[in-house]
Amino acid sequence: MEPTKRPKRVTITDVAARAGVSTAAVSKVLRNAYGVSPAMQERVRAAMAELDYRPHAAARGMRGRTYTIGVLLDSLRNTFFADILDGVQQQLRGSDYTVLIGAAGFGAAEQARTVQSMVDRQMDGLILIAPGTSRAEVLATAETLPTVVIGHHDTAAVHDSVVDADDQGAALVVDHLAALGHRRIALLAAPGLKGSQWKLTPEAVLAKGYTAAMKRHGLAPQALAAAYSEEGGYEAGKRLLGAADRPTAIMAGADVAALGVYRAAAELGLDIPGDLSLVGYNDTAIAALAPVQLTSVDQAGTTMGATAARMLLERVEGRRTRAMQTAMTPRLVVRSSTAAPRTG
Amino acid sequence: MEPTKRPKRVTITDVAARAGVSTAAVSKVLRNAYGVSPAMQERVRAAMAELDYRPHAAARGMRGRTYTIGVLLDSLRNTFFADILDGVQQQLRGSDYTVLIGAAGFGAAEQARTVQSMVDRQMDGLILIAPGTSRAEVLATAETLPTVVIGHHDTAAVHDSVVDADDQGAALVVDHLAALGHRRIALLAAPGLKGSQWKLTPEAVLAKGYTAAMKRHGLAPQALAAAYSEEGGYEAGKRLLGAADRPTAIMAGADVAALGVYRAAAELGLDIPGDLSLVGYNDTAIAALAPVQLTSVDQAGTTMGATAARMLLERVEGRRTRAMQTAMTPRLVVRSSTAAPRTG
DNA sequence: CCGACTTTGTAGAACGTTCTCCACGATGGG
DNA sequence: CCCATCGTGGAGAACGTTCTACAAAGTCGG
Repeated sequence: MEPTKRPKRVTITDVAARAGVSTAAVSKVLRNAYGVSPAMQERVRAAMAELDYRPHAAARGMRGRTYTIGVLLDSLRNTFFADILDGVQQQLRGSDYTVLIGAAGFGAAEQARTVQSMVDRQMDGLILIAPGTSRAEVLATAETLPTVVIGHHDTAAVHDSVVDADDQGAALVVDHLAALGHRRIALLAAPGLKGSQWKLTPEAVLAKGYTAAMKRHGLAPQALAAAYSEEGGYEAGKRLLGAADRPTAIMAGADVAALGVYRAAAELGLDIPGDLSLVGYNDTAIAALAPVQLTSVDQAGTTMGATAARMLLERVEGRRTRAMQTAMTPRLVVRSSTAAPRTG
Repeated sequence: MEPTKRPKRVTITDVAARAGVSTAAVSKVLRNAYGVSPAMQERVRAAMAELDYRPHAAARGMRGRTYTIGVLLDSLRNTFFADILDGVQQQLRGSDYTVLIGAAGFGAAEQARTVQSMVDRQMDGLILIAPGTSRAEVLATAETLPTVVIGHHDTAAVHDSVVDADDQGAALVVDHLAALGHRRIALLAAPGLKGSQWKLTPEAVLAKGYTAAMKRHGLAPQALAAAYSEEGGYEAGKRLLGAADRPTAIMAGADVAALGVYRAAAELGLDIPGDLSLVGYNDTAIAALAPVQLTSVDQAGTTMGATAARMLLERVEGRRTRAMQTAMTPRLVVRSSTAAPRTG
């Protein structure tokens, strides 16, 4: 049935024979474990080079490490994840670890399935970017292997966390818009995950910060749920901007949603930033594009990714056992999608 | 050293004991192989459900399949890949296969390393999206496991291919621009991969189609190399638009590069489409965004991905042994970045 | 020069599957 | 009835590593 006549792999046994040592010795060299003389080291390494030996990851997975890090994300379309990934890769460059990405979509079930399959493949550690699976499932996973959660502010003794101070980010935006003279500032944030038990999702923290900042300015908060996609932003934008008392400024929890609002505004003949100021979040590459020029909040995605990878390695290699949290400080990037409202 | 006290996994042996059969029998049920009575099927399935058994992928990899498909791509930033991935996932939904993505960056060495690590992990099949590794390396990989190459038009007996008819795509663009009255139409395409032995990269085919179409219209072709990134497009755009005899229309081989040209034009005070018509390629989601509205060429990425996945599965499951090529027909999507040149 | 300890290397049992035989009983043609 | 055939199930050897013992040889203090 299987048509491929695979040429036999070079195994640790071949290397051992070539170097005239035992397989155990080769294994030690491979893992640079204790108990090998420099002389033997060299002989074995030479043999490996000559035979072009490559360790068989699946076989390794049966006993020890697979030297694989799994990253879970929902969709490749959110380019913020590319920033995070860059950081992860950068941190892992030069190490023996390979990063494999699972793009699981937005469904909780699909995400759980993907995480499970990473566990089944004996990955050494996981980075979960704003996972949509239930908190209980994540905790169970983290119990079995080192895990870093990016995004959710809920902490746990069993996994590490890397977050952005989203409440500060929201405050930066509200302050900026209020300073420009806006009074009716609306927020578009992702709907909560039903029954997922996460209390402090990025969007929840963002909303909290937004509400607090609005109150501080003596303004009435107006929040609306919107999926973090172009379509989600469009629909929410249509609703907000079609109403009688429409806001003069809208802040979205993701750049891509902000661009959906842009489309809604364009359809209604509203000029940006003349009739409507628009702010995104994440400062993805799209926000900086020449025709876009969207004011946004920089979350330092690359740094987040690098930090997550560093923390994960500490755990994988057993250099740390206590859980740890890291928070990034956001930064406002003002571009030409925000201005003073027309009716000062 | 390793602090985690992992709760022991449920293995095939546990299931066998529970069902009162041999491990061999359980294995057969698992792979729904020949030689099991419906009665035993059911008993075993019940036992698996009761124990919440999950097959250990690493162990499977030692003998048979891992039920894992690897996808190689260079960067998550190119959202065209998200389209392809959607197609792949969609096709594989419901099957037992998991998709894992390797984002290897643009370096040939890094890409080769990533492909190797996929092979080492005993993946069942690979989808390589416009690989930057040498043709020889890809052929060697394809010799060991089923492989589908997306993008490059070079065919081989050893791997399948899915391509877009890029020459037709180029012709569509040139025809469109020529019909609008443009005479000086420049092409920005990725530089060739040095020493990679690929003769028919997407950009090469695109360039060929462009040149042929220009000649057909009696126009002088003008092609310039540009990396498929915002920065690459910007630099090439600066060069082209700063010259005395600047083109009135520019076609880029990727949307993201077109947006770099956009920035260059904006800096030079050129209006789009008034002073310059701009066309991208791939029709990524970015091109359709309200503030962008870039004319582009739709390559049906989702269909490409689905096709690639389907072809790969045929190979993995041994239903086909002969190599196969599939070509998609491109479609022009006209938006507001193209118009007649000012000086008719 | 003796025991204790360290260093270096090896033997061989796991790990959780798959898969190739092989055994057994039932069937059926001659 | 006997012998081939078929359908169902099991024993047990791989697969390529890691890792726990342990052996052998060397070192050192008394």
